[in-house]
Amino acid sequence: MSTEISHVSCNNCSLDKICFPRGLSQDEINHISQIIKPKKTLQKGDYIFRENGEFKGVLAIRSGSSKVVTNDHHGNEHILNVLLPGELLGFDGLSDGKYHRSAIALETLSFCELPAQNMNDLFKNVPALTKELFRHSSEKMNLDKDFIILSKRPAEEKLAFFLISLSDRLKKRGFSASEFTLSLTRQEIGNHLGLALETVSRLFNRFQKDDLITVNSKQIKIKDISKLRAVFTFSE
Amino acid sequence: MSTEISHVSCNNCSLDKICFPRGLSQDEINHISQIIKPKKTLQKGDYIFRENGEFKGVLAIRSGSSKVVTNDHHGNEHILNVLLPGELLGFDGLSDGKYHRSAIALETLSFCELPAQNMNDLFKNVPALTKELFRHSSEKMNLDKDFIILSKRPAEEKLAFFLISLSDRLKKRGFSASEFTLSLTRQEIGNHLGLALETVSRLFNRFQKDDLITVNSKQIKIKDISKLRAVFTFSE
DNA sequence: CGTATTATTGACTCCATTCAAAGATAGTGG
DNA sequence: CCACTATCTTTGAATGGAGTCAATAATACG
Repeated sequence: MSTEISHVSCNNCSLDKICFPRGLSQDEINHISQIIKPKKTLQKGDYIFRENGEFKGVLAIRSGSSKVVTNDHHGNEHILNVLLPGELLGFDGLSDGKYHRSAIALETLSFCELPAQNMNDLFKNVPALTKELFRHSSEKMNLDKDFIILSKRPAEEKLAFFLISLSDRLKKRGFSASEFTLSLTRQEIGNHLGLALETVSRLFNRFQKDDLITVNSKQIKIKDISKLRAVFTFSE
Repeated sequence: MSTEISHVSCNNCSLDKICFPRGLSQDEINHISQIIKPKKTLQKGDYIFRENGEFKGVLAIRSGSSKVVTNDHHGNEHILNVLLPGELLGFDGLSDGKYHRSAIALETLSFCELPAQNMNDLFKNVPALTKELFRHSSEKMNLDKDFIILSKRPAEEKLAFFLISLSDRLKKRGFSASEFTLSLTRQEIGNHLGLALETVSRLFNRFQKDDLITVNSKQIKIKDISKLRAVFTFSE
């Protein structure tokens, strides 16, 4: 009893349908709950893990959000992803025992850890988890695929996609789909999408004029989500 | 004895260091050799699998090369990848039981298959394979990462990277690193890199004038690989 | 051998970047 | 709590890299 309290229990976590426990039986959830490390809390700007740092395990955001970044050989930072509660990160470390990206808290953040040293045991004893981890990993590849396609599209589609993606994912987590606060600067959004920060600013303006959204610095309100969605769905 | 002959044996396959058997013990290789399906041979243009088609398993190119493509919602084809012998494909199907890309032979091609229906058994009985599959999967993510970074770089870097990547991978497989035949048209190279076919043509020309390569239609000869590598390594 | 596909080359256009300067916001210390 | 400073955002003007259009040339294919 008392030992259980010191652990995060996936059982009473609201993210159980999307996070580690997804697709597992009750027994299996109990099993991994014993292994998943208690959440840690970080402040804005803190690193969850660092590129080239030792692979400690696969992680899950519990609250807050994170940016996943990498440095190219010119020293430029590239924001590869923004992660919301329930989303997993660190799969890239399974290749050779070190992380290939850094993950940085965008605001106060807590997370859970499936430690690397228990991984082999879990593969053996919780086969459903293996399957689910492959599923998560495969889903990530499919998101990257969409992002690669997006990289060839014009600026307005990139930004529309970014907003819609955030909206959809926030909704799935019980947040408002139409009103949210960006935790990235224009600079960071531009970096992520392969745009200049000025282009991001101009597009926010245009979207606002076209009555798609309302922008108040980092506060975004989506006024017409189907029209916004149409920006990247129906443009030539 | 006679049953073994009908199987592909990974034991006498020259790709054993990079393909499915990588990182496995002799026993484990024998085990998976019994399960991996005999290679099939396809002709140029044939599909290895189709987007949205049922996930049959993870595959490995045995000989020849393949392009991996996907269609966006405008019906445009995007070439995501070119695969060489020993490279695995189909991981994207682990997410929900169907492939999310198509794979098409670029010339006469043969391949091996790790069937989906044996996957769960293998996860249980050949734990090292699970680990290796995660490793492959993670490596693919890291390649996608590089490609996403590349997508923000200028045209000359994209093309230089494409040639260097091919050269490196061909070398690893025992082919010439400096002379090879492109199995893609200018159109297809452009599609893959997010460039117009005319841009690809012009750049081949420029690289040739700069004495980096020699181009004869699809025949490429790299004259100065370090200078070519410098195009994407040292450009601002 | 003739036809279709693929590649080259030039001229023009345009989307997004860069440069620049001013304005807004947030964070910090007195 | 306000002043000061750093960071972030907006907006305009000019530039440029790569795309599009178009016409010709080369190659592959039936």
